Amino acid sequence: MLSEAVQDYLKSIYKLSHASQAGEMVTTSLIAERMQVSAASATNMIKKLAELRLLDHTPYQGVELTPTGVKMALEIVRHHRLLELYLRQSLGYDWDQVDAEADRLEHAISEDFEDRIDRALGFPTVGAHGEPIPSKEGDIAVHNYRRLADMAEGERCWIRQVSDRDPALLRYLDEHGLILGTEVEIRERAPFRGPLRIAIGVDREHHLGLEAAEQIYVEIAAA
Amino acid sequence: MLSEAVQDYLKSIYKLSHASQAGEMVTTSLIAERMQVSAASATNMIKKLAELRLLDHTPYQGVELTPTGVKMALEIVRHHRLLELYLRQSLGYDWDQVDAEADRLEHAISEDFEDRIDRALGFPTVGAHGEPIPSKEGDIAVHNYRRLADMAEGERCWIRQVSDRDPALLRYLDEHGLILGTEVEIRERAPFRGPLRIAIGVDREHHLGLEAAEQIYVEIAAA
DNA sequence: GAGCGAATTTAGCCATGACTAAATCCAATG
DNA sequence: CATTGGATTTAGTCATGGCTAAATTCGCTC
Ligand SMILES: [Mn+2]
Ligand SMILES: [Mn+2]
Ligand SMILES: [Mn+2]
Ligand SMILES: [Mn+2]
Repeated sequence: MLSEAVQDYLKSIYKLSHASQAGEMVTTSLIAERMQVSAASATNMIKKLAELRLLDHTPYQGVELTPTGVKMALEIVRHHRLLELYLRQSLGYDWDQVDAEADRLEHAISEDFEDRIDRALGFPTVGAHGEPIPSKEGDIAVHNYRRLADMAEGERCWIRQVSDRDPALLRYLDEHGLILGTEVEIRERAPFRGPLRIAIGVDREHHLGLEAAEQIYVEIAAA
Repeated sequence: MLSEAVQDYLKSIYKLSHASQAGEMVTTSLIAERMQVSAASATNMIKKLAELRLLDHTPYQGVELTPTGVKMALEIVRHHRLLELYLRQSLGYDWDQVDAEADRLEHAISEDFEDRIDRALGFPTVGAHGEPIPSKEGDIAVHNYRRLADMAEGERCWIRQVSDRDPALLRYLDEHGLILGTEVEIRERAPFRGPLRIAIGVDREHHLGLEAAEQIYVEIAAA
């Protein structure tokens, strides 16, 4: 069994590798920042993970998960996303509260527990914030969503996924009706990285900062 | 926050102190055996817990939880028993499977999670094996049950609580209908610590070993 | 009251995963 | 191509919670 710390590093590295460009290596400092530890601590753990053959480490360059490492990471991601959804659906959590709880539970549940909540949820493929849920076999769907922040004036789209990193942002989005499935139209893009004026659903309008819009992933509505 | 190890020691010491005679101290070797560690490791932890004012340690004699220690122990016990019940009621676990899962989850859930499953279960006062569930304030009911093993021939009783220590025993009891609420009559006590011949419910009879009967707690039916 | 044996504690060690401070590397700049 | 500053690694330390082996204590028996 992998320790809780190892599991959390793998999960973070997996996510970082998918946030960066394909082929790019994940750097020590990125890992350290994400894990909230010093760079020296990150280096320590990287050496251990390399020893365990969970990643390849090119000193001074960065790391890349091995197939085994990816598999282990996806196992944790699956636990996390199933748990988030379960907390939301079965225990009435708000979507900004589920991440913290799942971050701890993901290491504590058994495979049996995983299977039971999977069944209770009807074998979902998408999580509480729209992220794909890896299958038990380690496959994960690739969604080609675009960032709301990158949409052009006049375009319409549906919100399909939202970053779960910041609870405050999630509450803010919730208050303004910016939830999964909501239709959004870009009315106006202010210059100098200014806010987007958007139509939310049928009759709401909002000026949304670019910072927030970068955390929202959308599917473009057929023109 | 107390570490997982500290929490588990407190829980074990609490249970051991209630299994022994009132006023008796809990010994190092008992703790070591229950925690599956060496006696030296137990001594180490005892010194740390004494330092934390969670118990009083009389060297070479034993330990006794302080009021704070009891409070902390009951907090974990509450988590454990609520979780066991929730796993059983909401996720369909068998009663021999819940203990292991709860042993890990009990350290990972938040107070919010605790409150939510408490509500979902209708604020139960009795756990999956009949144990009293401590209140959020740290009160716990005292049940004056007797061991089935100590009943006399001819006496009738209801099964009210069962030890959750041994999953195999729980499966065995389940197979023979020896579950919570079942009425049992002692037909015959074999000599030399031999088995009890008992009537289970209306029309079942069984020869139950004393070892098993010692793990079953009953309420005597009015004669 | 001496001695014995079991329980307990002490001493010393190890793995894990943090940290700070110092050394080292490397890419960019002049 | 030498310099330099930021990123990375190394070195050394600490806390936690295990372990074994050795020393110590205590209750019991002779
Ligand atoms: Mn985590
Ligand atoms: Mn799993
Ligand atoms: Mn536990
Ligand atoms: Mn609690």
